Amino acid sequence: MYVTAASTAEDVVETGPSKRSIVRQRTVTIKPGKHLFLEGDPADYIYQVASGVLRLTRIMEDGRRQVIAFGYPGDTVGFPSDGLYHTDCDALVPSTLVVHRRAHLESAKGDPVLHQRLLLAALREISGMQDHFMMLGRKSSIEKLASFLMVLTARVGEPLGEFEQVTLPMTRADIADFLGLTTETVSRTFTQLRKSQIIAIDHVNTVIILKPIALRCIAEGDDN
Amino acid sequence: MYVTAASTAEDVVETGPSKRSIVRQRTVTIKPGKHLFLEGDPADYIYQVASGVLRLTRIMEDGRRQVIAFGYPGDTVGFPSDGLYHTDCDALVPSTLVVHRRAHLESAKGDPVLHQRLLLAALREISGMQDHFMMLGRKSSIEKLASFLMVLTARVGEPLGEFEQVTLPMTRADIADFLGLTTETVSRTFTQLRKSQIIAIDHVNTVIILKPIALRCIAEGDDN
DNA sequence: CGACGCGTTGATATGGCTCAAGAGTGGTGG
DNA sequence: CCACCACTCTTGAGCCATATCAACGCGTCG
Repeated sequence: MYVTAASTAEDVVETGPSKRSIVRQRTVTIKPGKHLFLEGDPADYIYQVASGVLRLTRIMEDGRRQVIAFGYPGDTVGFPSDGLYHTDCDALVPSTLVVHRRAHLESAKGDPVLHQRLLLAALREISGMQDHFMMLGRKSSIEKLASFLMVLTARVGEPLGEFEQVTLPMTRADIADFLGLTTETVSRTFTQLRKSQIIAIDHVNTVIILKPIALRCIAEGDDN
Repeated sequence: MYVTAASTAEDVVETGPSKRSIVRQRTVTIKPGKHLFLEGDPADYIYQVASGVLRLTRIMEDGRRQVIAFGYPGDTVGFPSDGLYHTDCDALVPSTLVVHRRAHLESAKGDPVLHQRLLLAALREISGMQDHFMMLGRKSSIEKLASFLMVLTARVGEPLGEFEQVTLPMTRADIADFLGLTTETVSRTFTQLRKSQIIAIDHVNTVIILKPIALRCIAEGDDN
């Protein structure tokens, strides 16, 4: 068993080296609600999301929570600092992850191509986090939610007739904690976008983008 | 001339390879108010702050501004993504910087020790930004300011008798844009901390920490 | 069938914003 | 050296966006 979080290690399933390529890739699967790692765990592994969605969170002693990021396929999670993880990480839906040893990031001794990829992922991470700062610090609730939907649609949107549709695997509370709002405000803001005919909502967790241009305008704060 | 921002290149002074060590280090100096680089500039160089203080900002079309970070000695700025800078960077006080080619970060071909240092700086950056998320998203104004003063004091505080003192090279507006507040709220919050005898303020930009424990409690949200 | 978790909506409260005025503070030129 | 100006900081009054508190509907699961 190679996974770090002792309390949850039994829930993470080693699926062994892939047989499909010459380079052996170790992967794990993780079920919803189970933790991949916790803040403070020694960070011996870095994970690349192959399928599913992860949730990276930080929690204050009094229970206030900040969702740092959602990890979608292609994303890399678990960048260490001082050899420790600095967030909790769990799965929103069943997920599969490619596992890399931390050593592969921190020295180029191993596979230089892999090293390079992990490094670029870290730099992309920094850039993405800078966007998020602007969102948390300076945007209104509707701008925040519009930005969130724009990013998610660009990333994992699917065409649906003439529109685009995006499935939200996270709860309203997750979105709230990601955007620095409350669940009530997120819910009201969804309603507001729905009543403006900018989005439609199907079964609570499926959003159809009816007016992508209007949504982008709101996200970027054009006029009000 | 090796600096990226065309419009400001003439203000950045090449001070040549250091003569003090066998490893030649190129350094530049930059004066207050002058830009080291702007968002969107091609990012050919990464800078390590040797002295002074830098300010990294992002600006929305309508003028809303977010200060992403302040760059103190030891910090590294200018991590590229897609080969471009994603923030503006200027100096708050006269600063000197050690210049590294981006290639030294993105391949290990050059100096592996340097490469390793830059990589660790990037990972530390990610960790620090995660702290900042919690601050922006979930903390009250007084918690934000207390956290800010704690971090700054730990980083660049100087003993003053039995207390610690920290000099703020940035304006109230900079602090506000860093914390996601307005200058008025920052000012009022300083006053509140001063009236509680937790800090004292000397000449506007010098803060003396009278009760570090009380300040830490506020920063971490103990009780109210 | 009941209980629970999640989402929505309403009513009210409030923290921080906006607008406005004044008080430092530092720089410049006469 | 002083007067002036520009800029930053502080403080006050009122307002508004979002939080809080509360009720209820709906779907899921035991």
